[in-house]
Amino acid sequence: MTRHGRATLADVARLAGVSASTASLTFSGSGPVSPATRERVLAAAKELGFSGPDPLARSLRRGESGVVGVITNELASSFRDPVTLRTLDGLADALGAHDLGMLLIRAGEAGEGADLIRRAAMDAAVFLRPVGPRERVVDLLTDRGINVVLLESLFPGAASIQIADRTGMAELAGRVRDLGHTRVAVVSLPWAPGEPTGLRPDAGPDEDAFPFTQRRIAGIHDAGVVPTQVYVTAGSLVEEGFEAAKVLLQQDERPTAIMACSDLLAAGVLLAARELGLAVPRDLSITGFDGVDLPWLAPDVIDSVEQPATRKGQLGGEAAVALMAGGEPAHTELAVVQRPGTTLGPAPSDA
Amino acid sequence: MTRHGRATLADVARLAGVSASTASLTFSGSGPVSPATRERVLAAAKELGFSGPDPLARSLRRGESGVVGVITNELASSFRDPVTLRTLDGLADALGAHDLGMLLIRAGEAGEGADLIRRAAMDAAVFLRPVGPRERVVDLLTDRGINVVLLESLFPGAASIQIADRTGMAELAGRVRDLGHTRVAVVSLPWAPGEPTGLRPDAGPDEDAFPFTQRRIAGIHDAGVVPTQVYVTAGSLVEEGFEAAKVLLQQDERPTAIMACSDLLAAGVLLAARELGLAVPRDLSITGFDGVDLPWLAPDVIDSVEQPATRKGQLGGEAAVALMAGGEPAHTELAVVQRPGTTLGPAPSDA
DNA sequence: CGCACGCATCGAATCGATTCGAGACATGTG
DNA sequence: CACATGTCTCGAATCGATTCGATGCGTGCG
Repeated sequence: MTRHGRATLADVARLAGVSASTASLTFSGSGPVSPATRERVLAAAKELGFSGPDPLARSLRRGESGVVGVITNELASSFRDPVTLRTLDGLADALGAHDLGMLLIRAGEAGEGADLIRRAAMDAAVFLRPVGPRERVVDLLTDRGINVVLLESLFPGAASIQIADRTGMAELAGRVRDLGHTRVAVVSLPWAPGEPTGLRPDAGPDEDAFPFTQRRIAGIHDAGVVPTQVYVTAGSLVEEGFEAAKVLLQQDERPTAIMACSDLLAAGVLLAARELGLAVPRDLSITGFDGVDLPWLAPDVIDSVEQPATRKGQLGGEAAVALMAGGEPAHTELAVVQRPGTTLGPAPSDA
Repeated sequence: MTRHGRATLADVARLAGVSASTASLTFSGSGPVSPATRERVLAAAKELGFSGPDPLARSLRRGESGVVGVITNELASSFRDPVTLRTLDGLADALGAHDLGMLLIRAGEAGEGADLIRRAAMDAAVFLRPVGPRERVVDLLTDRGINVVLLESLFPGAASIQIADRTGMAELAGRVRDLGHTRVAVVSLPWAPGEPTGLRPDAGPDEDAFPFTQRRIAGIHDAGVVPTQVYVTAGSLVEEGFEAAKVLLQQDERPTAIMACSDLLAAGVLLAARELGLAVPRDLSITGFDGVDLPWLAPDVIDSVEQPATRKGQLGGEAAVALMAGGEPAHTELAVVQRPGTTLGPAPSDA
């Protein structure tokens, strides 16, 4: 179907009685063509049903595909997070402004789905998912001469966009501290590729951990808050927060505050608290991170830190474009803003 | 960067002392190459840092790009729907099995974002969003010789995967009817591109409407249930269902049952009912569609119809592959299953 | 021993455009 | 009128691979 019978630029040129070069100029607009000739070429194109130059041939000649790879995890889980979604939209905006397409690539931390990474045509790649410090996947791309942009991760040789989550978390933890909380538990994002979930005895600095997981916990320490417990989840999902809270809240000395590293996790914590009959924030304070709108939690609003997710995606796209234009990989950090809610209050006096 | 200095297959061949054809055979594996030669070529490739044949050149020669376009709306709104997400994952599975990449294309009903549709390299396109009967976008693709698969829509010349939503809805409406409900309102999916939202006086058959919107409402009629009112929303979102319910429930003769055309809409209706102090299902019965898991609605579970969303995506991918192999566009319909919940009960006796 | 056959390799054509430098022609200037 | 300038068009090389048919060579069979 696709192959047979489709007209080529050469066919059009022949019918219009001009050279292939002139026909090409007519379509690309990158050279002078007299109005009369242009008309003739366009008429010939219409007659042959020629719908523009073949993108593959054009790309080959130009040496660029006009496509940026967007690397994610399993889509259903990855995109369930509103933050990722907003980031993706921002990314699409920025890339769309340059007429660049997005090639969606699912590639896990263990190396699944690397086929496209190895073989697909792209001018740059943007990682929408965290990249572990030990992952080979970034090298796979740079070996191919493909520029890489990381969101919320770091890797030598790759550009990256981060948010100021450490200071944002520190400020938030400062509020928690100032309200008198002393038993503060943390519900963490995934620790590192392949690491188990659940309570983590030693949640100190760890070279192999995802940088943003590290940073958010480091922020808490920065405020002088030492978590009594850290529960590591498998991802930023409501269910995960729910499970974590069930564990953290059903013990003898339960925390007076739970700081979750994302709003979805915090939402899960809140649901668990409700189910256990705990009043929030009287019996338990809860904080999140991201600044996601969760109307269905009404009347509660999570005390959180707002991150510019859309902007992050946009900057990621612009960084990719800059690299393609020959720029050097750069690091960018975006500021965050505290978002007051209804789930953070003074520590219970009897605690 | 990308251009300069990268080794080509010809360079590798030269260094290995073989012809370009042999080098090509070594990488593609589609011809006999002696082990010794293979070794030599691979060694040369390693030495030059050659990471496999250029995908663009390969594609041009082969006449296929290995990419399938996936057309959606605005991503953040499109992917907020869990059904779409599961469909996307199924699609990714099927395409991944054939080593095909997914080019994500945002293209609205009004024709925005058509650049990529017109210019991007792809072997087929799958519409993840509904396609209105009057949209030109499908023609844009078929004119380019690109095969099109529609999910939940119909268009001449395009393959399509549908679910048996009409009969599924009819069965569900049958249950509502048998429980004695006589005042049944409907919260509908978007009507047609550009159509206003809100109460729709005449919600009868309409050529310009989205087919699946039509089908679900037709299903209700099939069961002998005549909706007292139809509220058209802007999309399958919780907020939209909430708004719709606020309107439907704050009138003198309020419905005893609201049939929403998606679970997210139904969730919004349920939240609105709770806020208005209505007991569900004692005062109001609610039904949905899709079979989405909404744990945060606990303890309620929407009475709904389960659709095989993942399977739908898989079949969409397989249909695309079949078309690329020269197959004829076909229509497929998938069965659905009733999912009992807690939100459907007998009509109030005083009604 | 001669012939046919199979395996490994190579040459050359091809996929469909873009682009650079050169040529043809018309116009404007001294 | 000669010459410089500018506008439009063309030819040919190129992007980087794939693939078909041909060739050379060693082996098994009659």
